[in-house]
Amino acid sequence: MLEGAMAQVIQSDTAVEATDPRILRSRRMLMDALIKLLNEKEFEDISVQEIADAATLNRATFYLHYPDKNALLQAMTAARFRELIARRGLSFTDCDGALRAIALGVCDYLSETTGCPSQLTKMPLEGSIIPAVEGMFREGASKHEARPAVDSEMLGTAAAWAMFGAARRWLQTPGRVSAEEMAGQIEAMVKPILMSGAV
Amino acid sequence: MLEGAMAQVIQSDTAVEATDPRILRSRRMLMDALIKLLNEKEFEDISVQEIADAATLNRATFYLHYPDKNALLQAMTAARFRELIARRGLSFTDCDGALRAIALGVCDYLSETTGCPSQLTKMPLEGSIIPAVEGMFREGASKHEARPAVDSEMLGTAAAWAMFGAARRWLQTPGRVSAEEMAGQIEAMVKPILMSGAV
DNA sequence: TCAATAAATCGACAGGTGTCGCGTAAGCAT
DNA sequence: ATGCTTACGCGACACCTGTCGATTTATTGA
Repeated sequence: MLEGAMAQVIQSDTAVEATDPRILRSRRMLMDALIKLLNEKEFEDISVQEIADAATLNRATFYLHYPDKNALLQAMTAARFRELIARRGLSFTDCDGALRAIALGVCDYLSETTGCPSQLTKMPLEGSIIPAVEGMFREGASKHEARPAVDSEMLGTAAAWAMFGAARRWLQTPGRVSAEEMAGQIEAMVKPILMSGAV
Repeated sequence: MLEGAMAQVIQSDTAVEATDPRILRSRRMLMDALIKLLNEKEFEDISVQEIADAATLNRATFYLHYPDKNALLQAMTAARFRELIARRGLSFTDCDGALRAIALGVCDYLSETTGCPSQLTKMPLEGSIIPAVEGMFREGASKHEARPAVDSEMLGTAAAWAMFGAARRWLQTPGRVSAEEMAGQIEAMVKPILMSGAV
């Protein structure tokens, strides 16, 4: 119970928002180091020692911030995805536009981060993107003062997983269509889920 | 390219179906050993050495069958899930019944395997259950001689992810409803996805 | 039955992982 | 400026991982 809570605090990092400049600097350097290494080799082939070296930090310092390299990747992914979405404005005033924009964001982010080298979108990503998308749906649902037949949280979860799964498959398809077109298809598939909450 | 194909062969195991009694015996013992250990501790806290010891096999023998412990868990999960579904008949004659049955299967399987001890449904499971569910949707779609507006494969993927994500969330909910009721909710959420393929 | 084939065992290896205690130095508050 | 707090560096630890070559044991087909 307690351990779980602690791990959560460490992983989410934004719990106390961390103001100490040394902490901010270390985490920034670790993320930059990982980004640099990801351009050279696969994530699985990167050791914590390499990340620490590239960040000019001690390996022990790494573990002071993240329990393992997956946690670093996850934190990085979540931050970059949120930033990408935020940069695009994404007003929740009209729902249809927002849904399509989120879908496009997921597609763009996946193709951006897994660009040419790594062929398969790995699991750690799911732990960071899906919760972020769920959060957006939650925010969107709150504007609706919904009367959920099922449970708006559950709808958001199902929609987020469907969206991510579809985007993931799209990315792995050889002769894939454009991200914009895929976003349209995803919108068509996912919208009915969110609608099914209406009594 | 070649390495990937090899790994696939090793992981899927059912490629040549493996008739050698020594192989069957070893894999059975490894799976039984893992099941036994999972009742005592978390998957992450189990080492390959422990699995091999519990199976009264040499550690090197383990690597003769699976590239790592995740592969073993995945193979085990996929086999047990397929078996659970198969045991329930699950005729694809009427679509609505099948969809609900699959949803119930996922819920039951998750609650069965992650019973009391481990609190969170871990990622390796996704790699085994989701593809299995996708396969069922693929089979179901083939009976429909569909004229897909989007792409029936993509619809199946989105539906499988939505279903798994919802079931996963349900499992983690403290005061959760019955598996049967949840299966009904999942059916309601997912059906529109599969329908959205119609022109 | 016997030889060919292939699985299982054994010991050992070069790495990687996560954690510790202890000392140094950077940041912060009074 | 001064002392308290805390991040960081350092070295070392026990353990786990994935792989190898050499040997023994079981299975299968002729």
